Amino acid sequence: MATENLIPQKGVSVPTLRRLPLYLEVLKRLAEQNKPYVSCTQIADELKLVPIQVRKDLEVTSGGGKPKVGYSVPELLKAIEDYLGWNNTADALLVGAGNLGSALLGYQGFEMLGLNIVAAFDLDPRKIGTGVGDKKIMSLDRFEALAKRMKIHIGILTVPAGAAQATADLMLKSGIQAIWNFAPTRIKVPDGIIVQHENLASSLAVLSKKLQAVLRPKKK
Amino acid sequence: MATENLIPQKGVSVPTLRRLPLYLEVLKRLAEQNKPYVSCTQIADELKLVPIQVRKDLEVTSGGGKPKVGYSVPELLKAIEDYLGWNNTADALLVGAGNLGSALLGYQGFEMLGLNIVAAFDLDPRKIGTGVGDKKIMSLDRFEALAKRMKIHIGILTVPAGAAQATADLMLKSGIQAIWNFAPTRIKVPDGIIVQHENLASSLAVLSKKLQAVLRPKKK
DNA sequence: TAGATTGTTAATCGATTAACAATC
DNA sequence: TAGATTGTTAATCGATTAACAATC
Repeated sequence: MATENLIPQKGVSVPTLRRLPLYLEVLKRLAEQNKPYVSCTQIADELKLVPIQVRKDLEVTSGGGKPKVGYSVPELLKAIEDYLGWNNTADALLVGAGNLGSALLGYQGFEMLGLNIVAAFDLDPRKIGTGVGDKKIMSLDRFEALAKRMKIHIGILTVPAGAAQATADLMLKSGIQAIWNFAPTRIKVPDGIIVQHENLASSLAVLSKKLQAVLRPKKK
Repeated sequence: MATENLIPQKGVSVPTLRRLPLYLEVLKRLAEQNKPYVSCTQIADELKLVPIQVRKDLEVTSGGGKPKVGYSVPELLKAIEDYLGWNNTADALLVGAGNLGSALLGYQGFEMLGLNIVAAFDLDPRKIGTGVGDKKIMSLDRFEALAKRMKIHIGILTVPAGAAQATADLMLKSGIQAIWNFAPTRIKVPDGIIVQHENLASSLAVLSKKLQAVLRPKKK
């Protein structure tokens, strides 16, 4: 079939979903300053968006604002977090404890995003037993057992391109249902499994092209 | 103004731009196998897209296919690379030699994407003088002079959130015109400067929401 | 009250998909 | 030649933007 995945995902668009965390970031800053209310215009200005778009996006989380006053900062914050499920922590396992894997393993910010990386796995015997902070690096042999025992659904893939497909297959065999793929290649998974590709090449294509437009005198 | 950036960028849509590298990946594999031609249907199947979309995307690079036969693999490959400017290497400087910065610094794949990270910069004296492969880590003091002397236009930002804005400002002062931002926060730049935000929270929002739909019985 | 801001319905814009003629 | 595949114009779909009534 044609679609990238067949999950229902009804209603909310991906662009909207991707903007919600940006709103959260703004809201958290306002909450720290104890601002009780915020208007969609303020949020829009902060993020270089248009007010109506913010209002439309916030509609889906149904935080509910008050005309004239705006949205209650703490209420809206909670509504978005609830909507994204970031109040309930989800466990994840990471495979590939190279620099990138270690960066993710050590990143404190995931806590606020409802993600808890339980442990990392690698093939390199020199890495096994070490760790980043309180997160341990274990032998890949132990992945399947731990994933099954802890009923973990999220796998983070930070292996070289060549090992990506085999690692993904292992993850699926172990009950993983969503793979966050940082390997610089695409992986193939059966229908119903979620893959979020983090593709540097795609981002660089956008950046390269925009830069071209600036550096080179535009033709015509 | 309302738009994210004011660069002309006429014609080609961002979604199309983001797909072009995926086509390149497929084409490179076919080139290795010495396949002379490929149809848009083959490419689409490989990437779980629809043929007409591939055809539309390829139109913009005007590689030009032959009815019945398909597209010449080497010609199309070159056309896309030319279009993205990936045949001419662009130099970049990276700031923030932590795990993430080191991962990018050591990533061999950028060569194929027309990106050459010349050097990295950091504040930590213990890192200065070390490096990853042949890429050196230098003191941040030297950033401005080197960027100006080498006329480098691309800056890669891999510092902690707290240092992001100040580092971006330094980059702009040094003549950088495009910032690839991996710091987990947004940065503010004047109009005309390109920022490509790599936002993990946005990606995780999409993944979280999709996973919710699978794990929890969908209501109604 | 007056005015700012939300909520909601309608209009626009742009990307995707469909249809089909052209062609190797 | 016949048939597969491109190229191109038109239709559809969905996201963004506009308009305006409701309301604190």
